[in-house]
Amino acid sequence: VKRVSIFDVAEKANVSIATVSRIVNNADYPISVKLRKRVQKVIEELNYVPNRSAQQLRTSSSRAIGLVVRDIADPYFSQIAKGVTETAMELGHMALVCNSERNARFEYNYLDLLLHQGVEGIIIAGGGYADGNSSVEFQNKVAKIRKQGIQIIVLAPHGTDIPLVSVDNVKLGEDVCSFLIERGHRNIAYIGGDPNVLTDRDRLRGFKNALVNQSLPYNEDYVIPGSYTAAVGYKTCEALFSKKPNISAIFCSNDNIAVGVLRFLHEKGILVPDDISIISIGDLPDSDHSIPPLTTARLPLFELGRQSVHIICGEKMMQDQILLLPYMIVERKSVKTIREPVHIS
Amino acid sequence: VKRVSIFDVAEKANVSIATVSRIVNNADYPISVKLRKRVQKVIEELNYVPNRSAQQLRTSSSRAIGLVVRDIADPYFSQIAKGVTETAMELGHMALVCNSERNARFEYNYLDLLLHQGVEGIIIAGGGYADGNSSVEFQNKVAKIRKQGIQIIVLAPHGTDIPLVSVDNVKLGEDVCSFLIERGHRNIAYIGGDPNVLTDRDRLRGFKNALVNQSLPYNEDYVIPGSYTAAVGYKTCEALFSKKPNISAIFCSNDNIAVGVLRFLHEKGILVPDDISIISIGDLPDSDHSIPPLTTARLPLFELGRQSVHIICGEKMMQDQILLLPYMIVERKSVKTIREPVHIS
DNA sequence: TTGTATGCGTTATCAA
DNA sequence: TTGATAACGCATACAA
Repeated sequence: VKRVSIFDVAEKANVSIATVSRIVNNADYPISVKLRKRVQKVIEELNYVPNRSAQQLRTSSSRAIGLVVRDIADPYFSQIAKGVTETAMELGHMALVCNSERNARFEYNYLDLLLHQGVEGIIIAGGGYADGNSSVEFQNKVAKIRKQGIQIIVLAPHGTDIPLVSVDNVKLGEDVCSFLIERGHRNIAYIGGDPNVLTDRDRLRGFKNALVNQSLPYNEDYVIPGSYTAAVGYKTCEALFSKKPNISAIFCSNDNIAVGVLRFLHEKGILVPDDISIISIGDLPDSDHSIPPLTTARLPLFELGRQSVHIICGEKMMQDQILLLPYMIVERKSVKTIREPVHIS
Repeated sequence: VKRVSIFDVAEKANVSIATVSRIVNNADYPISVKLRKRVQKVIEELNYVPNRSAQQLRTSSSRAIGLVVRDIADPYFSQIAKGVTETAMELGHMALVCNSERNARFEYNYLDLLLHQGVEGIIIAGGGYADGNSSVEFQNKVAKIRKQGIQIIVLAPHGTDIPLVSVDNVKLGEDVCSFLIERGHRNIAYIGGDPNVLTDRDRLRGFKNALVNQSLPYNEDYVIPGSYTAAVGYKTCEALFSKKPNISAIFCSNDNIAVGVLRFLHEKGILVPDDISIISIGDLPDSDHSIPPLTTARLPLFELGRQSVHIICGEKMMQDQILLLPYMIVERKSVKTIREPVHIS
């Protein structure tokens, strides 16, 4: 099955390939109407489709951008992927999506792969790890890629000067915690994600800040790390309750965790929000359908992806290598307002 | 920023480009060890990465495959995407993912785009529509693409002879309904997805089959179409209950719908499974964390994506243009076994 | 308004 | 073992 090339079209239409090229590319070149018609007809008949590789080679523009996510099946990342893929298409680009399976090693490999594909930019959705070892390797790789003139944007902090499009996670943690405090909660537990991921550290820092700002007790016993899944959220909540905590609310570091927490509490017959209030971060697509509907901070996930693509495609400039997008707390039914603050026994 | 080419390497290493090419491609070509070492060192130093476009042009193999999904943020599709992207990488290919936003028009456009990208195959995740109009246009486009020698695989029926990797939806509908019947349920409602999508028609047909096979009543009043989202599932359930139905169970055509149904019932104080049993199809990642955990048929979503990629990459043959994968019903807590069958009033 | 010819970076064929 | 060179399909500078 030999593919039809621009020569075939030119021959059959009795014109030069230059003319054909001008016509398919809609170049603002003066071409007589009837010639254009004739050539277009031949293109139709022959089912001619320009060869992308040749075009790319000639123009050295791949019109492709890479996206590296940790787990495309996690709504957090799939929401980002949606923003990236849709916007890329809109701007005439293709998105190559890579799933690292939360494996740092794979993430590096994908970076090389993407580089080899000649993408014009790479968006890395996952946040950086705190352990210095992997982060050095990561930074070297990134530096090397950027030196080749291809852009890299991260969607969560990596502790370096890589261009960042994200949300202020420290402030976010603070705001979410303050939301609880304002509603009368004084004894609040924190169920976190991977404590080794910078994003989670920031959120926890914010949580702590809000507490000390209000001179409220920060009880380390009630701060439990875990990971960003419902299954672990369930387990972590179990661990928390094994301590018989004196709390009126739990701050979950993301919605997945909250889902697990909600299930645990339900099974134990603990009512939300009557007995315990739950708040989290994310506002994933199904979070308004949980039982009860979750009060959570809506992350601009789609927009994060969208803006990054705009930047890579040169439609938007970035100042100071950093762009922080706004978020908002969506109040639903999982947080109760307490009139009389509960005191530690 | 000029990219370094094979010439730069050849020059600096004092060899011909042919030699460099052989070395980077690991061709089983006899090359003296020290020469290979020297060249590899230069490659390192120069950060040389072969130009994909040139390689593709020369070898006319894009090593790219396209994936068209309706909504990458829907766990159904993101699960498939996971199977596709991971497997593609494994087999040395890139996955180009396109999000059609459930718009048939966009779906066609993406097909063209993918064709233009020179992909080696296209996987279309969404099922076909029953309305003849769009389906004719779709079939023409597909035929045209296949004529160019590029493979297309659909992951849900389209009512035509396009290679299909899927699940037997009629049998699935039957099995799920039978599961309920075996547990004593006699009056069962069906809350469907888009009735215009072939997949949903098949499931409904299976539902009906199971009922008539057991000489049970098929009550059209209790069969309500909707769409594959939690929000619509909620609404549809509301519509169902406005009829004060005499039922002991609801068959939801997918997990998203079930999530909405669960929330509606919870709000109305109707207990699951004590008052009403719920079963559905999908077993999406969070379905074991719903309240109560959902009894549902596990679709081999990841595997659907995985197998399709294997076929496209020529690692696996397909017989009769159709490959049906197994599923299984995962029993959790949303279905109650009724000892004494309920009778219609 | 149209055509000719060059080069993009590779791989692969042939020659040395 | 290694090197020279043609061809892949296209866009474009230049010529007509």
